[in-house]
Amino acid sequence: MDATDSKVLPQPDRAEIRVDVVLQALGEPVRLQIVRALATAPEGIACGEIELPVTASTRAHHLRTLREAGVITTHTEGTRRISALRREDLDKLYPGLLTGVLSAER
Amino acid sequence: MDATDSKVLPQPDRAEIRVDVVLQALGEPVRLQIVRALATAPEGIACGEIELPVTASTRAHHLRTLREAGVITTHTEGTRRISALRREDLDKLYPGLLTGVLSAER
DNA sequence: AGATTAGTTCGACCACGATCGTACTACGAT
DNA sequence: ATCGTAGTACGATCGTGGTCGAACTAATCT
Repeated sequence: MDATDSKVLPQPDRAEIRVDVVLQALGEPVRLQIVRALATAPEGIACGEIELPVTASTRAHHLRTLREAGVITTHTEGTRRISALRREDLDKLYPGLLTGVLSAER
Repeated sequence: MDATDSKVLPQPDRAEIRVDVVLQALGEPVRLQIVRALATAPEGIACGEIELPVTASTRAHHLRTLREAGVITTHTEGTRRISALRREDLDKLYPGLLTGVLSAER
C-alpha cells in the first residue's frame, strides 16, 4: 500500500458542532478519561493505547460518540486508528471550555 | 414573618463539585436553556419566570439536577424560589468553562 | 378559614445509552 | 494463503433519566 494511505473517519465539520452534544459527550466518566488522555498527546494516539475499565467494543462506542460530537478526530494508519482532540475547533467555538474541563482535578 | 426569612436549599459545597457531574448537568438542552437564562440575571430569578417547553414538575426536576450538580444555588423568598448561577465557584474550579459554554451560538 | 399561587414530590411510563459477547472486516507479517 | 492483531458492527440486556399528571406543602391574600 501507499505510505500516504490514511483516511479520516466521518466527523461533523466545525459549523455543525452543537454545544449540548459536546457537553453530553464530555459528561461521561469514561469519555472524559479518553479526552484527558488525548490532551496529553497533541498528535493523537491509538485507541487501544488508552487503558480503560471497559471492553474493546464499549471503547469503540465511546470513541464514535466523541467523534460524532466533534470532540475528536480519527484517522487510519494501517490497522491502527489514531485519535486526537479537535482542540483548534473547540477553542474557536467555545473558548475556555476545554481548558476549564482539563484543569479540573475532580 | 421576618423579612430576613430566606433559606438556601441543600447544595454541594465547592470541594464536592465533580466535573463530570457538572458536564452531564449542562449537557441537556432544557438545563442549558435554564443556565443561559440565569447567566443574564446575576442576582437570580424565580424558576417560574423562565419559559420552558416542559411542565412545572419537569422544570423542578431539572432545577434540582443543576443544584445538586453545583451549577446553581437556590434560596426561598416567600413562596418563590430564586435561583442563580454559582459563577464564582465554577470559575474557580473550571476557569473558562462557563465562559466557553455561554459564548456558544449552537 | 378559605382560596390562590409557587413550587415540590411521587409514581409510572418510555426512550436512550452504557455495557458486553460474538461475529465480522481490514491490514500486516510469516 | 494463513494467521494474528486492531478495531468495528450488531444484537441483547439493563439501568438511568426525561417526561408527565396528580397529590402535596408552604406562603400570601382576602
